[in-house]
Amino acid sequence: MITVDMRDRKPIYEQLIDNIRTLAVQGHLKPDEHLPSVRQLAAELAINPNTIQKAYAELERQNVIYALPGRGNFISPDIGAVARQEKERQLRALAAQITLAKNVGAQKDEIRTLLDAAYDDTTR
Amino acid sequence: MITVDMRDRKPIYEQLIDNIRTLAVQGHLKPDEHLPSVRQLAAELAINPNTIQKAYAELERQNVIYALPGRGNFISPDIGAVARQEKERQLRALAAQITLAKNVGAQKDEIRTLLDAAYDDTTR
Amino acid sequence: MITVDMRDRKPIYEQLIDNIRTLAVQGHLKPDEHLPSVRQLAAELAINPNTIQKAYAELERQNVIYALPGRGNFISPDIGAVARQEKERQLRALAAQITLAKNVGAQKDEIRTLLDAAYDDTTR
Amino acid sequence: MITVDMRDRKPIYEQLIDNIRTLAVQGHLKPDEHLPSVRQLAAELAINPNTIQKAYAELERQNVIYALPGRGNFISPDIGAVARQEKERQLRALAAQITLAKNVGAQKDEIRTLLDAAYDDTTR
DNA sequence: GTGGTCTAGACCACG
DNA sequence: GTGGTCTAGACCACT
Repeated sequence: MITVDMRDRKPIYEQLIDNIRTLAVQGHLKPDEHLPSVRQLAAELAINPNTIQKAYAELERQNVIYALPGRGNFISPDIGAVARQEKERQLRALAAQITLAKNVGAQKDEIRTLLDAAYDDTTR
Repeated sequence: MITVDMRDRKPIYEQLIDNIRTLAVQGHLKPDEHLPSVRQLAAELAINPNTIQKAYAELERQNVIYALPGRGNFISPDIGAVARQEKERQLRALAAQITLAKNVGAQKDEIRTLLDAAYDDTTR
Repeated sequence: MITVDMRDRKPIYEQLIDNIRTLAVQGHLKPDEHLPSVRQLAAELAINPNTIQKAYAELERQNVIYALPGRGNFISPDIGAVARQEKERQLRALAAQITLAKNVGAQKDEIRTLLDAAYDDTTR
Repeated sequence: MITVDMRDRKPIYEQLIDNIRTLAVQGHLKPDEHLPSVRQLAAELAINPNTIQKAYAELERQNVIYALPGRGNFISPDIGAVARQEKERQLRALAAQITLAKNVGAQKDEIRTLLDAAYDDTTR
């Protein structure tokens, strides 16, 4: 489900971008699937259509979706490539975060515990 | 050494805050050590004194430093408590980042590899 | 063969216009040859008949085809004149594109290489 | 000089993008040079600031400029890389245009004449 | 004063 | 009805 948090400091259009990109990358939105129209999503989320439009435009630039003027927005058939890029991006961010934690005194064991916890959650 | 990157999108005052807090938490700045004056640091970094002031004010609020009006700014003797908070903060951020990576398909082994790489660097 | 690419950003009616004009200019459609009816072509391409109609109307305006109400659409006997205009049009566009390339540093030799490549392909 | 043509069918923000990119690529705008502010350029060109903003945002995405919030927009120091990409882009467009011209009957000699004319202009 | 975000409302081309 | 562009006007954080 596509949602936004108006209290979040992150701009609404960025929330939308990350939200939809994640849904697409995780396969919850299938290639060539029809997204809600700009106006419809704007109405649902009580947000200005321009903000939706900005998010859709950026998603198109990232090859997550494609737009057919007069017809709508659709999940890109190349979503697999986007998923691979996204995974690399998150792994780089993770490496940076590990360094930050290490620099303030985090022990390797503490991080390993976090890691185990995250992947044990999966087994439910 | 205190530095700022004028090209970075992160606000200068935030760079200063993170920079000084990290130096203090890592022990490169000792409790009660005298920090450069607002004017002096502003001159060194070629930055508006207001920006330095803003950073020092926020650092005082975070108990990283304390100000003695007319005498200057000093590293807090309670820096150890700050260090513990900071470590918790970074670990929470790390847990979140692990979840993000997992959600886009990162395998536990891949993350473990990153972790080993980060802590092998440590054996200096 | 008349085709359209639903994914292309170019409007479908423009694709049709360019497509049919090119076929006619290159001689693949002969003067007075009978074109598919609006309904028939709409059915073949799975496209709204209004879109076909719009393309045919514009082609008639350009003297590429002529319409005999109740009988259908036919390639114009004056297709030769259209071909000459079209050639002039493309040469003007080419001159403009050469200028653009030159302005960003393209060397004359580089362009000559492109030219040779394009016309060597022809000798097949 | 930065200009726009309101009668052109090309969107204003695209005109701005192409205009400024070309000025930068051709070296008329130097690395780290300060561009007109959003509001100032909007006033000069009698255009809404949002439209300028949209153009600047896209130029930043293309690494043509970089923005420092609160300070202004500046030509990227990596403009050389952009220039090389741009040259490749124009050469590809030129190759496509040559094919189009050939397909409507343009002779190699005719194109060679255009080419000579474009590069003889340079010698004045 | 600067860039960045957002709203409200309008117009256009396309299907 | 759809995406795309543009205007007008507002608010925010940063310098």
